[in-house]
Amino acid sequence: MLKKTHRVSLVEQVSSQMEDLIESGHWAIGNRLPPEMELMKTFDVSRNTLREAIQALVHAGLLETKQGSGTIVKSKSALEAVLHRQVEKSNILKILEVRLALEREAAQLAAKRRNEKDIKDMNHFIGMCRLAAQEGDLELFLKADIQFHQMMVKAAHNQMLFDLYSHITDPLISSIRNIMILDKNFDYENEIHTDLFEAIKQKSEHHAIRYVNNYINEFREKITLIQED
Amino acid sequence: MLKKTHRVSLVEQVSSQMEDLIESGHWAIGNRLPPEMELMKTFDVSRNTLREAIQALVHAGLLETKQGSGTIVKSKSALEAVLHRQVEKSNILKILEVRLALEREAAQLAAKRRNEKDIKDMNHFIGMCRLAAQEGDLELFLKADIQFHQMMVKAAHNQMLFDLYSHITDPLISSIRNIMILDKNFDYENEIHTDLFEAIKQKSEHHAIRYVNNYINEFREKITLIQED
DNA sequence: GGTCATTTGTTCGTATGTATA
DNA sequence: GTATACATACGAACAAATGAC
Repeated sequence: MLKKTHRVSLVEQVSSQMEDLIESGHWAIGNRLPPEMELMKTFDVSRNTLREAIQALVHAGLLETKQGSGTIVKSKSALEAVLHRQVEKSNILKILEVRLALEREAAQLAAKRRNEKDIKDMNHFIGMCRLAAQEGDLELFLKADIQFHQMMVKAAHNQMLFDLYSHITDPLISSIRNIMILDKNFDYENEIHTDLFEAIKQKSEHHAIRYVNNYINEFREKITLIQED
Repeated sequence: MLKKTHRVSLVEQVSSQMEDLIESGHWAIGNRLPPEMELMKTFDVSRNTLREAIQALVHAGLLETKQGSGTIVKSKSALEAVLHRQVEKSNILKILEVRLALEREAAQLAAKRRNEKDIKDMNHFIGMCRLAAQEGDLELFLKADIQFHQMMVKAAHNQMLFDLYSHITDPLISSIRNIMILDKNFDYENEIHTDLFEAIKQKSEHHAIRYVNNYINEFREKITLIQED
């Protein structure tokens, strides 16, 4: 008899429905939402209620409204939006430290849990790295390198680790690019993580950790050198 | 001529002001906000505008409204709220993995950056651990142990690392307690991280990492043993 | 148990600013 | 420049839940 669901406010009902539409990709990032008049009919609520729901998602970072233009989808999840803001107001080097922390753990877990599909995916991006290295295409190399790391974290089979890593990495990409470009001694061959890949493939946690530790320390030195400029 | 920054909506202005009041502790967690009529006068906006601002913070997880009763502060920051939700819908063991990832990085950074106050704080909780061990007080021991780890992460001097660690640890405490209680071979002396503390005190990154790796592996074994029950 | 003031929930109406065609 | 569509903001009214007396 007592319906607890009835005690959820209309605004909450509408905003969580909209959140689902965004998270499911039905309203994709960059797309414009239908006008308010239409949404009022869709959700069967008044203008103010609808607006409160929209504003809630705007504040959460999922939507962005522009007066006279419309409402567009800006971000896919609350976690992504929150971390994006957090990254923006923090020191880039400190964020990189967090990213490396997650990466190190991921390498160990990946060596333990990777399946055949993980190996295939990682191998694909290693190949792209090699191709980019041969052609000296830095942009392509960075793109493939980042996706390789992404796949490695995915191979750790820990959703939260993957979410945190992804949402921290995205807003860092331009910074990583700058670090790489400013590196005078940039050596493509040395940057291809073939050994790390092999260690994970052979399920050798020990070698994976050792390799990722070396890689991280090199990266740290690179950062501090650039910071001193 | 026209300042583009001036085009921040009233709702945004009000909600960010309220967010500041919450984050600064002026509106503490659990406290009730002044009624809408009062807040309307405080911020000098209409009811609809105020309510949109409140709903935004409700959706972000900072506030909770109850019809007929009032609005209370539920969480201190958006990051805390979103991580809390994330932790709730995830596997506890997977969350522990993320926590350990952050802890490992923190140990290394703490050995590099700790100052005298950090040492003092950590020493205080190490002392509490010893006291609790002597008296066989498991509750006190866990409390002190968690605070010791918290201080170690703080000594890493990376705000985002600390925030992530804290907000992940809080909802995990009861789980950690259960793990410890279920451990038949629980040995107080062995659980006091004196060696880790000494390594950080001596600024020996190498020893700090080695110790924390051992500690983490032991903790992992403990978890898998219990999981098999 | 009931009444009543308080507080939030929901809706409607109106006016004005702003971007796009 | 005008018309249109949309966003912003305010005010007023009633409904529903809560808590105190």
